[in-house]
Amino acid sequence: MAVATKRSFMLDEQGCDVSEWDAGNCPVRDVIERISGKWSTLILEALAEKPYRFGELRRLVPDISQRMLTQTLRDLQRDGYIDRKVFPTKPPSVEYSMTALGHSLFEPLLKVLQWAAANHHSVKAARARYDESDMA
Amino acid sequence: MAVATKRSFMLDEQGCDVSEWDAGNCPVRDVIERISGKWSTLILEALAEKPYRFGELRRLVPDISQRMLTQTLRDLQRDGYIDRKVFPTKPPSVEYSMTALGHSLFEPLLKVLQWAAANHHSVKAARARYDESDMA
DNA sequence: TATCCCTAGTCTCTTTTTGAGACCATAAAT
DNA sequence: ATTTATGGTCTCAAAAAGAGACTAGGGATA
Repeated sequence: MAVATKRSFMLDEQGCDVSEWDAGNCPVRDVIERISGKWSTLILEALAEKPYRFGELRRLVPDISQRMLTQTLRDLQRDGYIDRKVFPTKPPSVEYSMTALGHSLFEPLLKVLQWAAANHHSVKAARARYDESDMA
Repeated sequence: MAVATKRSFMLDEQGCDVSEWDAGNCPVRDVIERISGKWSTLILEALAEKPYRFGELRRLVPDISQRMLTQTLRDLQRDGYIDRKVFPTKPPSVEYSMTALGHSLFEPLLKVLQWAAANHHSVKAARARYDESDMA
């Protein structure tokens, strides 16, 4: 990485200047706070593959509550990452699919997920070290 | 992206098989849940630039509470992303710095932050569309 | 000298968020 | 007649986060 010369070192001028990191005026925070929930990446990871229906997602992520699944899907839809289509069957079924914006976000996001998969052992090791030291 | 043929389509076999997404056995979730907090990326972004002391970080992220700053720093330290060094001055000062593992994580993470900076307008637009439609 | 501020936190109290589970209508299958 | 499935909403309890007081010891200020 290049040497940092100014505060907002790695983001362009639209980015988040460290000296003005208040919630309101930071675009990065505005975007990140939505996708950094406990469930968001999980849902995005699923829908990046193919569209799913509500119940399918629920079964895919067994330990999410219906309440949080609903809310997470709403939030992701509101920010434009996923689409919600209702089919007027009886009972009506609902299909969630990833938008172009969602796929575009998922590209860099996938890199992080891959990093997580590749470096899980290092993190576990660090955790074990921490817990066995007197820091714990 | 290549066509997905199996469930854990984009992660290697150490990754997170969608059919076994329970919290316990998914390495990706284990790693992601830590760095996906409201404050984690903010702190990582700061420390990626250079080491900072507790009070400096607090001033950098004005709306974090001391309580959450302490906790976030502890979590990041436990997972091996940052180092905590105490200087026995009076009063003692504490410096937080990013480890090699932290920098390695920050590389893909930066891509996401850059995406956020670049696409903030699209997200805002999507939000406005959603809020003005009858979905809200 | 009395007061205040600085350091990096912790402790308590309140508010917000999340989780668990019941409940909804409708229609088909058992 | 009861169960199953659809995609949710509603309520209540539990967990997490936010606000602010408090700590100690030394330096600066009044």
